Amino acid sequence: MIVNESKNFAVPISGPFSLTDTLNCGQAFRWFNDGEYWCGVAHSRFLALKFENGVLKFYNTTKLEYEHIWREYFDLDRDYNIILKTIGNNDILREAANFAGGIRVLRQEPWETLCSFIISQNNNIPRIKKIIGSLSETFGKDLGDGNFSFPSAETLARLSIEDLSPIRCGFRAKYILDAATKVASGDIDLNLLSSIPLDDARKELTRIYGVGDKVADCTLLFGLGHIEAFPKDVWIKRAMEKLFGGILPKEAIPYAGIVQQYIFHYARMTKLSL
DNA sequence: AGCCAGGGTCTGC
DNA sequence: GCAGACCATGGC
Repeated sequence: MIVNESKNFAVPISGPFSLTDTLNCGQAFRWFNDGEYWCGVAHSRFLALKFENGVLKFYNTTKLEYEHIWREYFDLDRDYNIILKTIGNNDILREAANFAGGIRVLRQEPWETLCSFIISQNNNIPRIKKIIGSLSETFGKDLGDGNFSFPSAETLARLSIEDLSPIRCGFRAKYILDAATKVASGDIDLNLLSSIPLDDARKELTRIYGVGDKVADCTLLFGLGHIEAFPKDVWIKRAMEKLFGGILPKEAIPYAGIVQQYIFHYARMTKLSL
């Protein structure tokens, strides 16, 4: 991977922060570590990152792009210290946060998030990454540096099931096409969903064939800024039952989505002997 | 070989 | 409303 060392912008981070956990905790699927940098494509741009000595360094970008794109993408304006302090009143949440408190819940592009979590269903993370990479290389825009953007809804809406067969996404192909059609036509306006109540936004997303509550909530949490969304996958269901008897502690409710991510990562890393 | 993976739909009670 | 079959694919 070609990283332009001279073109960079650095930002100090206060409080717990882990680039590895943030990019590797199953909320985003296009990031990888090349041994020196964290690399990935978002917003049709190749970005490389490093975190050392409390400073987050962005390569292949500018201060202007940082201000307009990456600052929001990495959720750097939110005070996570307050969240960690609040949930720390609960012993179990504090333990989960000791494990996963370096995670930032990303704010990814809505269409990419929706499409990615459609692909995630009944699937495992390595294969989700593989399919999304293949989808991007096959139908995304060539950025000229060996990287590809995530294909737009408009691009995918023009395809057929057979066109999608090379990416090996199985039964999910028809779901992708229905989502692409509804988004590209304007039938569903993703950006609008960030500003309406969670329940209304979820109802709108589940109009898409193949999108249920879990995929909708992942889209709302990781792509549309609804940090009160609480996606329930198999890991979370088991962990919630074991840790809290199925009921989220009240301290966590305002930031349910962020806490969900802590619990997810904690459960997976410790395997929780479920 | 069989089970599972950041699920959802459809059918039958 | 809820249980169960079924859906493609690949790693273990």
